[in-house]
Amino acid sequence: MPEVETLRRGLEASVRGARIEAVKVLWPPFVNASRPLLDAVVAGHRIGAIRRRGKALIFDLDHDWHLLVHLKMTGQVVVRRHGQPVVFGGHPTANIVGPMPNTWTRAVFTLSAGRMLYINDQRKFARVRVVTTETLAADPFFLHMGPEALGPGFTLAVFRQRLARYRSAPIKAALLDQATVAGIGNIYADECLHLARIHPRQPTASVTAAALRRLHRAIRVILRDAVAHCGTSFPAFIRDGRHHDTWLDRARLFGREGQPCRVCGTPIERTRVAGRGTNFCPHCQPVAAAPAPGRPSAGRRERHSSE
DNA sequence: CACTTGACCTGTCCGC
DNA sequence: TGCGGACAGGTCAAGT
Repeated sequence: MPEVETLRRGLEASVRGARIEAVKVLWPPFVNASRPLLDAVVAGHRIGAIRRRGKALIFDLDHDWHLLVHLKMTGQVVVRRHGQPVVFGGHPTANIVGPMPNTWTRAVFTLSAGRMLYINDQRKFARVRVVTTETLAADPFFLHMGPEALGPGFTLAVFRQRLARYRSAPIKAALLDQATVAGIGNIYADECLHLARIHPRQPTASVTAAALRRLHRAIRVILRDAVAHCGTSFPAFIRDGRHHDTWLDRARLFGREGQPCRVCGTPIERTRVAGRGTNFCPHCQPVAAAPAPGRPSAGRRERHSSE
């Protein structure tokens, strides 16, 4: 989410108000609309606000249509003015400084004032959806989405209530579920759990009230900080032709397997939780203590390991 | 229902 | 140098 928010801000500054003169889709499955519909929706229309919901971007147009853009893992948006980079956002392995369109360009928008907007994506996971104001609100992608992690709706009470449907699933899985709270991805789930001193594999229902309070706070702190530092974009975003700050050096866990925990010095370990690569500090994030004797267990069944 | 796994894709890296 | 396998920041469908 912080990467998407960074990109959103750059786009607000560089393409808001631009008129779309033409659009070319280089890989049809990228867009959910036929060519005539897409042309009718965008050609000659101006880009209004660029908003974000969870990890998706919403380009408002000057009529009741919107472009919903989800970049998933490797998506990238590049804006150039007369060939000069204006905004880069996205994945490092794709060449973002070479000629465009390139092998990974899925769509090209020709904008007014000599601006070009390219959406590139190596893995073909990214998608654009053409929606009306009505269908946007009802879009399945947003339908069950939880509150914005940094929005006013994400209170401790709401967090608790959203987590209530989970019992034995690892807390990390619950965090990654956008229905719990919108905007937490794999990197930030790990970071939040570290700050809150919770083991990623701890069964959700067994997280104590105090730990949950720490986690709620950690989510706000980590994401706010990551947004302030333009996210964990790997080689760094470029905006207005200059490299951005990046949150990468501030990460406690990401990319730091085997390196000392910034809090206690214990080497960071890597494992797999909820099917995702997971970094954690075995000292700061101990496996949850066994329930006090006599108290009924919350049904945790954890396979033992050396972690 | 809660939870896990596989699929979607391409590129990179690591071990043999 | 080549090759197979694991893995990569997300989400959804289908499975147990």
